[in-house]
Amino acid sequence: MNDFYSQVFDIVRMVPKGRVTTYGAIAKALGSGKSSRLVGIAMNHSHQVEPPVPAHRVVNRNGLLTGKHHFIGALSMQQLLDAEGVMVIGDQVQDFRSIMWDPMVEL
DNA sequence: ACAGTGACTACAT
DNA sequence: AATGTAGCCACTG
Repeated sequence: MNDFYSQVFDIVRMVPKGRVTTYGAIAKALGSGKSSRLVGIAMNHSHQVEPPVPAHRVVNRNGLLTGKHHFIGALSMQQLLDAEGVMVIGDQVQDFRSIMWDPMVEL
């Protein structure tokens, strides 16, 4: 797949460890700021692509782990984030505003 | 080719 | 402040 999905995957793979980004930010970076849903759908396919995509670093604009149920893996999405230094309580990323990584700004 | 769908957001009640 | 509704666009059957 070399289209929208791949673009999303590439950006997500660029997210630095210990930081997170949002669907909207990625969508905007791709040019279609209103395709945030597509980003989510792309992530849904991310488990079957190579190399793997750190989908756990992508949350909604509130820093909420909305996709934790779709996440496939032995460890929970929250556990993975915590292991990278991101504090997560419940489904909410703590200090989300500080660790938010915006591809538009950072690139 | 058409309609349904979704890991989202923004606006309106 | 908290729900509800409505755009949004690429992908799939």
